[in-house]
Formats: sequence, C-alpha cells, structure tokens
Amino acid sequence: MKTRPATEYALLGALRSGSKHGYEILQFFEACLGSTWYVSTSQLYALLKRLEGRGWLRSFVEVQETRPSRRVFSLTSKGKKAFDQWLFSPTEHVRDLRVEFLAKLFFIKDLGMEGGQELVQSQIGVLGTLKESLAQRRRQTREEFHALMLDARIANIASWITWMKTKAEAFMSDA
Amino acid sequence: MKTRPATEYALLGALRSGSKHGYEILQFFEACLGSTWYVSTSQLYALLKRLEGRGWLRSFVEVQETRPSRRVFSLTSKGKKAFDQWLFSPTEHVRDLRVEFLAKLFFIKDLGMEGGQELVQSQIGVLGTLKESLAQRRRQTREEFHALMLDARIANIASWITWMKTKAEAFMSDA
DNA sequence: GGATTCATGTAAGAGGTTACATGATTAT
DNA sequence: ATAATCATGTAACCTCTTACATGAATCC
Repeated sequence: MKTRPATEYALLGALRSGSKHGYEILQFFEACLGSTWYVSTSQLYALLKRLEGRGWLRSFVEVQETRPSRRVFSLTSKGKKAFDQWLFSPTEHVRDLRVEFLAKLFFIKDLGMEGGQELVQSQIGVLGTLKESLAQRRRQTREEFHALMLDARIANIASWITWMKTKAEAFMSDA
Repeated sequence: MKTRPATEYALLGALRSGSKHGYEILQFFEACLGSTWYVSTSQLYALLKRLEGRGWLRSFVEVQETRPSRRVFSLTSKGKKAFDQWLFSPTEHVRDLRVEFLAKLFFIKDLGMEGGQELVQSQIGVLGTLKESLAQRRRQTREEFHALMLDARIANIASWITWMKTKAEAFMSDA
C-alpha cells in the first residue's frame, strides 16, 4: 500500500474539531503548527479539492454580505476514519518524526483524545527495532564509510528515543 | 542565491577522478554511495544533460564494436570549480547532513583531498551556532508544543555534533 | 533458452514551490 | 492614502519517481 502525503492528514486534523473554510484552516495552521509545518495557500486549496474528490471531505458555499463568499469544509465519516487511523500509527521513517509525528502529538492533545501515551510507546518500539537492526549491520560491516553512515543513523535514532522518553511522554501525560 | 540540488554535485564528484559514461557513474554510485544515496537512471541521464547545458560537463560519443556506443562525460574547469566550492562548504540545514554532508566526506577521502578536518570543524561551528540560537528560543518560549519541537531539534543537533567529534573526525584523520 | 549485463533514454505523474490575479473591506 | 485582512484560486515550473522501450552480448 502506498501512503498518502502527510499534509493531507494535517488538513483533516484541522477539521477534526469542526468545519472550517480554507482561509480559516490556513490561520489554524499558522497559529498551531506554524513553527513546524508550512502549507502554502495554493497547495491548501488543491488538497482540499483532492480530499473532497476522494470523499473524505464535503463542502458548501457560504455567502456573506460584506465579505467574499467562502467554501466551508467538514469531515465525512470516511475522512474521520482515515484521520484517526493515521493519528495513532507511529511513523515508519525517522525523517518523518520531526514534522509528522510531532503533529500527531499536537492533534491528540489539542483534540483531547486518549491514546497519546500508547502512540509514544509504539513509536519507541518502532525506533528500538530499527536501531537494533542497524546496530547489527554495523557490527557486520568492515567498510569504513558504511560504518560512518550507520553510526550517524544509530546516534540519531538514540537521540529520538531519549526525547520520546523524556519529553514526549511528559507532554502527553500532563493535562 | 539559490542552491542547486545536491545530486548534481554528486555527479560532478563521480567525474572528479576522471571521465565516465552514464552507466559507469551509476555503478560508481551504487558501489560507493549506494547505502546513502540513490539516483535513478532516468534522473541520472536528465541531470547529465542539464549539467552539460550549463557548461559544467562536456561529452563525446564513444563508438564500440560489440557493445552499444556510449557518451563519455568529463568535468570542465567551471564544473570542477563548482564542485570544489560545494565540497568544502558545510551544509546549512540539518536535514542535509545525512546524505549530502556524508557524501562530501566520502569524496574528500576518495579523492585524497586536503581540508577534510577543516570541513568537519566548520560544520561543527555551523551546528553549534544553530543549536545556540534554538536554545535561546527555547528559553523564551512558554508554549508547550513549541518547546517540545525545539527540544527535539536541539537534541538532534547535539547528537550530530557528538558524531562529528567522535566519528567524522576519526574518519577524516586516518589514511 | 532465459536471465543478466551493457547502455541509453522517453513519458507520465506525484507532490510541491513561487509568482500572479482578483477585489472588497477595514484598520492606521 | 495605503497597508493589511479577508478569501479564493490559476499557471508555470522544479525535482524526482515509476513505468516503459530498445537491443545486442554474454553468462548459466
């Protein structure tokens, strides 16, 4: 199965707490995830269209008197399901931790959902397994450059595991 | 100024030690950087064309008797200059360390060039400065999620700095 | 006889970016 | 007056990916 781009799920997340129009989603992003995740306006509107076409969103036009009319989006049950499934899955790749995994933590907390601790635990599990398999390759390699690369990846994963155990757990545990 | 994609420089690097044809570059990549850096054949040929158009490469067709003819590429002086300039510059972004910076170390060693120690030192400098500025932002923020994100980035940079000082320096110092 | 190696490419598409276009309203 | 806010989009482009196309030679 091919995974969908994470930005799609972030949009679903913005709508998880209630319907919003495009511009409002943009503001939500900037305010809440702005330091981590940037979405350009053109991409936003393109993604909203795509997600509606897939049946994860529905929308209607809201006409306003003094302001330009706007299209209000809300999650369908399919969209809600897709989002929740994404939300509680650990990321496969280390490179996705910084943006995608952090956003998951944000959404879980923001929406007041249960299961944050479990997500952190299962992400730790994934990282631990990966680290072990890299460590094994590391022990077997005689090639200097390959070893250098593996050392970097292993150290990087170790630092993420430490962060998970010290910071992410604390973030998810306090009200 | 806008930076060129790193893959371009990797191709220049493959030619730095002498001219090669496309297929040969591909093999070089797979053998030497295969664990870190993957380049697809279609991208390779597209990039070679682009680099020649820019005047960083030149090429001629070598006709063979029993094998299909092939196009042999070599660096121009402009290309050599561009490569060397890239080679000894630290990467700006942390995300480029794993692929791009590692490749620089590989090339410096592979080509037997001087200045590897200095590159590692200046990369450490860049990371140290970045870490300091993030640490300062960290001290000022009251926002929990923002703090969580900064903690992750800071820890990540710290792990890279440690790796630089323990592994990368050692890699560059031994013959 | 069938897979792998040698050797080069094209075409389509995914996912993203920047720049551009529009036009009213409200705040300074 | 002019800048920012509200609100939506299109068009062009960039990088890279996957799939497809070709065709002889050599290894098993």
